[in-house]
Amino acid sequence: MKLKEAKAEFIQSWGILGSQWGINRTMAQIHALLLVASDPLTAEEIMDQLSISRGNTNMNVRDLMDWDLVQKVIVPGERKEYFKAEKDIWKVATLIMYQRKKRELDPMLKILGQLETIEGSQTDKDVKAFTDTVGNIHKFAGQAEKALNTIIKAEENWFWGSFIKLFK
Amino acid sequence: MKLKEAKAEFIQSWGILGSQWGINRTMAQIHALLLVASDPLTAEEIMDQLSISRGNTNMNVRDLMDWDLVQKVIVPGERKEYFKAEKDIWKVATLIMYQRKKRELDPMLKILGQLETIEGSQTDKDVKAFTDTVGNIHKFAGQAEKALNTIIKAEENWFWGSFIKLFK
DNA sequence: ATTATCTTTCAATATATTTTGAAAGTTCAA
DNA sequence: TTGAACTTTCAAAATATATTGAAAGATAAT
Repeated sequence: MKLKEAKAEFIQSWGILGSQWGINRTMAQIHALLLVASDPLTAEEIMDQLSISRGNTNMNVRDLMDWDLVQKVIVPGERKEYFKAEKDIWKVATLIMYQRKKRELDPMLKILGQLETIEGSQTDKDVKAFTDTVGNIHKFAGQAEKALNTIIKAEENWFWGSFIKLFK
Repeated sequence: MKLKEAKAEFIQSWGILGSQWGINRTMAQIHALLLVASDPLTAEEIMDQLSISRGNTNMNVRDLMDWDLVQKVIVPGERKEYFKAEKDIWKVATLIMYQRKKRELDPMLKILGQLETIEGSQTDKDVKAFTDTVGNIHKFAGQAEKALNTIIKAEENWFWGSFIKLFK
């Protein structure tokens, strides 16, 4: 397989994976393109390589920057902006976990907490079924939250830090 | 807050969460409804409670059964089918991990393996950038795969088994 | 074998999401 | 300032996804 085909296939696969995870396909493809690029790319180059419009490129690059997965690179003496992706894959995973935790898990935890305080007697089997399930999910989500916090700041922690180096 | 409102809010939130994870909103809502139901429900009841059509109900319940998150319940002497959700939340998490691993991570791993064998010299910086990134992702995904396998069959394993009981 | 009850299918429709591209906005060199 | 080079916005169009509901398919009691 040639580099060009391999890149195309990687971009394609990364795009599909993204869409299965609630991330727009183009955003994932731009991310893939930048991940395997040897140098930062311009908006123009991204447009050409993926055959997408200027507007689409701009929006999705902005989203990637919101997630801290992509940064602007300013080349002195050049007018246009370049973009490069964070390539440390552990860092990438950590950034994604952090963003999703913040946007999804944390709000869910808040709601679950509120739902546990419903009116009604625990001897009512409908009330009991509800509070049992919600209570269990809340507990589980709370533990997931703690685990994620630990992983996200693992690098700062001596124990996990050295543990994780084994995997990198 | 009354039970009815609380249920509605839970169903709503679970639906949103699902859609952020590439799961169709209705499927997640049916799951939520069954999770907090004290008894198994019929297709009729699901339709009514969520105001969705018969066909939609049938399709999404089937998908939930494909994931093993929901089972048919046959009540002796009754013509119609009832449905109930798996309520052990650890089991639910495990089932979801298993299904997503099978459908997403495993195929991705296979592709990453193929992409590492591209033609061209490692002294070409474009080739190097590609193989470096793909190689790192492959390694990372391989470890994720192993970790998930361990978690998924944790109950069967004495060490993790007792470790996990602490959290349940 | 007939019929009433319940389940499944799927083409048509509705809804939601993504993409485009031209226009407006910005920035910087001259 | 002006205007060329570049970036951003956003309404309209295109595409993708989900939903409906009527018809066909099962199933079981009579």
